Amino acid sequence: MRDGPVSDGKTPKKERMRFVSAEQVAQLAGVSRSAVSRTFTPGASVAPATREKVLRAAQELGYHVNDLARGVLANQSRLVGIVATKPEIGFRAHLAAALAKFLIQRGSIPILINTGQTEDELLAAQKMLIGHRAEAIIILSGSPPASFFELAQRNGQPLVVIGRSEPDADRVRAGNSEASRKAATVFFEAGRRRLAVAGSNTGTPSIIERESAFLSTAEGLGAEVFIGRGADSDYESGIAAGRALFSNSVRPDAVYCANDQIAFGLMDYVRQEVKLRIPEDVAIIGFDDVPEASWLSYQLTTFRQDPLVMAMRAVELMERRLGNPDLPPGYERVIPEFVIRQSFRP
Amino acid sequence: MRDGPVSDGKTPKKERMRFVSAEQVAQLAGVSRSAVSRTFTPGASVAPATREKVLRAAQELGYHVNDLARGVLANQSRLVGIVATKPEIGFRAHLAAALAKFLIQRGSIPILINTGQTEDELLAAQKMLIGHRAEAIIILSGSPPASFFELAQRNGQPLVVIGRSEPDADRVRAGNSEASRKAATVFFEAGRRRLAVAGSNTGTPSIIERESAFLSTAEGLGAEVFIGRGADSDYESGIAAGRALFSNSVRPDAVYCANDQIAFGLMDYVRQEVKLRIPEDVAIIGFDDVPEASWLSYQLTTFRQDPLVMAMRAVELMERRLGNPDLPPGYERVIPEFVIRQSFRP
DNA sequence: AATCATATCGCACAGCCGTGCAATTGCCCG
DNA sequence: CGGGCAATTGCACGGCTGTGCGATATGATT
Repeated sequence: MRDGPVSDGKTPKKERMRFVSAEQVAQLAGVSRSAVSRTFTPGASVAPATREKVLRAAQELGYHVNDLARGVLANQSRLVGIVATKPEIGFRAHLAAALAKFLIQRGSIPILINTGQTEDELLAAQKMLIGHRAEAIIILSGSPPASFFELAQRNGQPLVVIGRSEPDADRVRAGNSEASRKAATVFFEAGRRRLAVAGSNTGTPSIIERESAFLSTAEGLGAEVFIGRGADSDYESGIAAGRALFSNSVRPDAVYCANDQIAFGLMDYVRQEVKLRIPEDVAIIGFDDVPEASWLSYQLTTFRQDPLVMAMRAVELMERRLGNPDLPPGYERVIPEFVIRQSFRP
Repeated sequence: MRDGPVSDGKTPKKERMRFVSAEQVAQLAGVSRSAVSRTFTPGASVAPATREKVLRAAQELGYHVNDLARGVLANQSRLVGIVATKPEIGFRAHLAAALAKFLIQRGSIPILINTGQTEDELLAAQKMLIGHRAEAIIILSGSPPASFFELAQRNGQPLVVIGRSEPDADRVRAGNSEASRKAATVFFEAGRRRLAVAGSNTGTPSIIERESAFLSTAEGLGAEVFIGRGADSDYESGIAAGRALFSNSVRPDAVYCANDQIAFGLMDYVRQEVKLRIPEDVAIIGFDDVPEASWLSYQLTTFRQDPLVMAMRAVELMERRLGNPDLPPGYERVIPEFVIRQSFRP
């Protein structure tokens, strides 16, 4: 339909058949195709001489086993889906990268599903993952509908959820509540009495948990509490939260931010627009410890979530379930480390 | 070998056979497997009634076509590799995310190869991509050896390179030289005479190109030139470059940073350690325009590379080549937009 | 030297799918 | 009511691979 005349009839749709097959290697090596297959199957029985011939021929032709066909046979593909919205931002970016690295190390193929929050997009992504017989799915964010879990379950695809409390799936979570309680406590013990939390209106479960644990602890301690929220949980939301928290005459003297991105926005707003000093006038604590937190402009006291550790745990959970699909859901809790920098020193 | 006794002999390794096959759907619908296949093949001839029966059965069983087997048949897999080192950082993170999004939109499966710089890792990654019959490979960074290109060529895998001048492959590049010349020119025209570039000792081709174009232009204008380099091209390297550039008595009054990350490090160092004002004492221009560049703490004047545009171009080049493998290498040049903020106003 | 055990090899099948081809059905019109 | 045509359908093949099983070749042993 493009421009060329009708194809020559010899190779109607072999156009793209550039990959070498085991048959061709067998022919060149003068052995049967089985011998080729066995050469590339660990533990199979091949004579050293045959193996040598095959390897030589394979080398010459540039052969590599077709993992697709292998997957069809074994009904398994070594593909693992990483599902995330905005995988380029903040902690999620580090998590996704760490997952990709670990998955590759164990011989899996990480496929990055960058999807919006809409249900349709998520289900379309799932269709792809089922169609390609993905071995497992790791979800970094978003709130998949129940049908998502159901469909994965039905197709025997292990599901690992990071940062969300889905009771029917394997999950990895940070100790959000402990950390948030600690944040409120150290603020209070340092003499701060007007405690604020900067969160999000469309928060993930993690964000919500951090907000509420901080708030209840702060109230329990008898502090005055403030809430500022932005539309999302990024830098702009931090600015919005700052605007909400510091536009009244009575202002908080300590702000716990539900993640570092929010903290950066809030710090910038507070310093540049409200002209307050950090930590003298306002103390700040964040969450995640992304690299920017240690930048000289921020020097943010925060709770470290190590993306390497969380990714490792997620992959371990996945492997565990692949080994035994009938296990009860696993739960890995990673306790964040309190990292003290300039924005608040207890 | 693990722990269980010998398997029961009935289902030796069907353990994971949870996915539904077309055969089962055919059986339930009371038609032949061909009818099922045709139902899911656009443009095939199926009676509406049959189609309906098949769809109903498929829905009930939760069937989805096995794209692996389909790929084996067509010798094509819809998998596309995205190869990057440190895909979590800076502009690359945005590029990778944009690529993933566009690839999914066109029905491809983006696989994220997070690899180190070593040749072994790269070649191992390539093995995976060949083994899974990846349809194409997009390279974001790193300097693959010649054998990488050769092997991809040999297997008919289109290769798109972003930000590097590999003459034998399709490539997308920013107008590094134009932008860098412009940076030197606007500095000079604003009266700055001691012009510095902050780059990297292990720079990518883009970084190197920006450095040298700026330097030659600055020299040509008759300015005094300085060079500061860090080990990498990230925030810490910016600090290192700052240390190198501002430890002597004669200091630059304008610094062009090879990317935004370097600029952030340098700005922080200059302001916090050397106690200079930006832009009064030192003007700064960066490159990339990542979101952090517009943060209040930086307000960085920079050259915008739009990751969406570059990703789109890369995918277009890929599609073009898939349509016609024998085309000469394509070259898409994306001209960066000069974004003026506080760190320097011409 | 004959026999036995063992390691290898090739055949054929299974695991998915798309599709050409021939056979069947159904329909329309004369 | 019969014939011709088009639409549909099922069969069988092809595209890759791993692997059980019987058939060899090979070496060792008596």
